[in-house]
Amino acid sequence: MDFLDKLNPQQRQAVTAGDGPVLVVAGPGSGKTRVLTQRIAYLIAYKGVRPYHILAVTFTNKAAREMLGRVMSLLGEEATRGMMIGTFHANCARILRREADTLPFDSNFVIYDADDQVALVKAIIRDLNVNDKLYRAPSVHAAISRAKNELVDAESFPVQTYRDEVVRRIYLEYQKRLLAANALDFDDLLLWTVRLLETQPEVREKYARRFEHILVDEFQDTNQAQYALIRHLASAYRNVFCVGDPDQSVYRWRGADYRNVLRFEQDYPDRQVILLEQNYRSRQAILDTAMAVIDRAPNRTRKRLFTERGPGEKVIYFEAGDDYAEAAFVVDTIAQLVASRQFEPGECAVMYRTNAQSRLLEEAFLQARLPYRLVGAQRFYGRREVKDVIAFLRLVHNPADEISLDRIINVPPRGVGEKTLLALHTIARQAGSTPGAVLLDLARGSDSPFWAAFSGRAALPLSDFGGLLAAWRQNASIFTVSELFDRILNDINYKDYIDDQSEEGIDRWENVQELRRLAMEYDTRSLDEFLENVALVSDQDTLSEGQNAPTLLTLHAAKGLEFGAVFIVGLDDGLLPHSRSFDDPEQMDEERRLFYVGITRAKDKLYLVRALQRGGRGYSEPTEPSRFLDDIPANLLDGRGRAGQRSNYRSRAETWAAPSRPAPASVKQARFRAGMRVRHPIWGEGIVLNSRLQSDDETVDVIFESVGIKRLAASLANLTVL
DNA sequence: CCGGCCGTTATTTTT
DNA sequence: TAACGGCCGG
Repeated sequence: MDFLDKLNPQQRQAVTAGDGPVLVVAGPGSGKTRVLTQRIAYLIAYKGVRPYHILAVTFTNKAAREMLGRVMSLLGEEATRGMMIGTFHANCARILRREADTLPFDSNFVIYDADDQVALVKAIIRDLNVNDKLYRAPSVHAAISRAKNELVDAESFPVQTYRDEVVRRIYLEYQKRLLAANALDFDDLLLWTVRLLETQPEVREKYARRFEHILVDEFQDTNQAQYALIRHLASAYRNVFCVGDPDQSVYRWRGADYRNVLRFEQDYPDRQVILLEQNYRSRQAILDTAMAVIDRAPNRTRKRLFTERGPGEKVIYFEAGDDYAEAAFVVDTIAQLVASRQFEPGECAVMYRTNAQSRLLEEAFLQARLPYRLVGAQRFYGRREVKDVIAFLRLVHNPADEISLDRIINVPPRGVGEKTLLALHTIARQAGSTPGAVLLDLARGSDSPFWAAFSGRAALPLSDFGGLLAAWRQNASIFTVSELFDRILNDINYKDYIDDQSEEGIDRWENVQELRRLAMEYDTRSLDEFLENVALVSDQDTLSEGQNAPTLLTLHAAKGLEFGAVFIVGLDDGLLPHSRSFDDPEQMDEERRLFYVGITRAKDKLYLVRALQRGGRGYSEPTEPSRFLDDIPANLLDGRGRAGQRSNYRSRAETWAAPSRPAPASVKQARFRAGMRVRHPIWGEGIVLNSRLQSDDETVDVIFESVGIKRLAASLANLTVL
């Protein structure tokens, strides 16, 4: 095996470390993934460890896939069979399904996603007659989730205020209803597994003995439940190999506790610590900028980031007139970088603090007729039509799932309104049953004892729907996932319901088709697997490989990735750092680390971009530059020092005078549109990339075969349309 | 029970 | 701005 030769001494030390606990502190770009994958390969190939005895935990499915792929390419597919590799949540779900007979739920439990969880809390707030103005579902849910992440169950939820008391009551009911619906939320996956390992020594023994080696990625982002899990699983062999970087800890709000690093050092006093400092990703100018930002963070050990990739170009700072201009700058600049062959489109990325910021960027790309890839942002799984169809499938799989039932019992409208639904719930509760079971029984029509319990004709639509559900359930065992999918959509006429021939409707139907394509991939597997993946593999993993286009993503989603050219946009105070973090120093530190993560994603070129004016809610307001920019010495930045400098994109006067939205067509008609072929007297033929009206003239970007992209004023350029 | 209209309100990051 | 809840007329 020769793969060890390519490692530097520290990496090699980590990969070949002997038994016992190991903590690898890996700076950005230091080859962390490489160390993890090669460590696995090393264990299998050199140490003769059977893959079955290895557990590797990551934070995203994408990371897991990638890691598995890399190990396979080192050793071949066969040699990795049996290894458990995946996210904490996926691994826990696997264990819980296997051990379900000793637990208070069935092995076919469903997993509630974030929306489902909040919907359940909302239903409980309503049912318990709690004031929903004072107790907002998302905030109550956050409190419950926080408790779960700290392994605090409802019974032991600490009560110091009246509010705590109310939250505790909701928490208790929440858990009760999850169990009644045979459902677990994300936090439960961890919590139940920890509890299982704690209370059942023989189960703990079984897994602890199985996992001779445990490897953990992104260790700085583990929460208490995850840490407890690792400790239990490692209790037999103590071979825990954790890789992380405290400077990149950005999930505190989700319960991540960087103190797990300290706990680790206490719990495993004999641990080895290995530092990976050499950066193989970025140019020195980028690393210097990163260090300038992160060194201002308190309570950290300074690390020196160094590279042998040379100094590189200075980081470019750009202030756009407003957020539209910001987006246009990004798109134009990427077009230039591509046209001048400095980067492939796929090597470019745009990063922002909040998902909402992606919108203007998307519009700018669309206007320029340039493709892009968008990560997350509710793009797909959050769509109503997608959630609807999934809810149908989930209900077929598990009729006890009340949230799914509530969601689709009247989709499309079949005469089951709030009152009938309420009656169904009440009747089910009185009978000690679930609404789903009652519904199925009602399929028998007036033979059902429940039939008479409903007033008037209310039982009729319920009975019909119960009949459908019963039929689907019978089919479920013999149909493939996509067959079931088609059958359901056909039975309820779903296409007619969502596709009203409008642009929106067609779009919605396309999303359903896309979901069907995904479902088809599970035709050789089971509905269980499809639903589990839908719950756990959501948006962040939808980054399609292969398509050579710039990537748009949040700074959080960017962690672990790298790009040739990176644009960090929205560097305004209040956005980054986000205003919600202003009053909490620890959160402010996290914002800073987030910025640091973004900077260190860049290999060769980094743009820091902000807008002097930004449309928050309807109206555009002046902004202040991010305070983090103050920490970057001026000599590291190219282009305008901060205050008062204007972009050359729009003059200051226009910024104030012109409306910040794209000029309405009525003011003056644009002559050129993206995609048009045009001829210039000197440069010859070209294609219009985009065009906009600006200060009484039309500005046109054209890509010429001869000279690449040029920006032209239409009044001067003498372009002819071909 | 349904659909449309209006006022209100909330705005981070995600397995 | 847009998403949602509440209210009213069919």
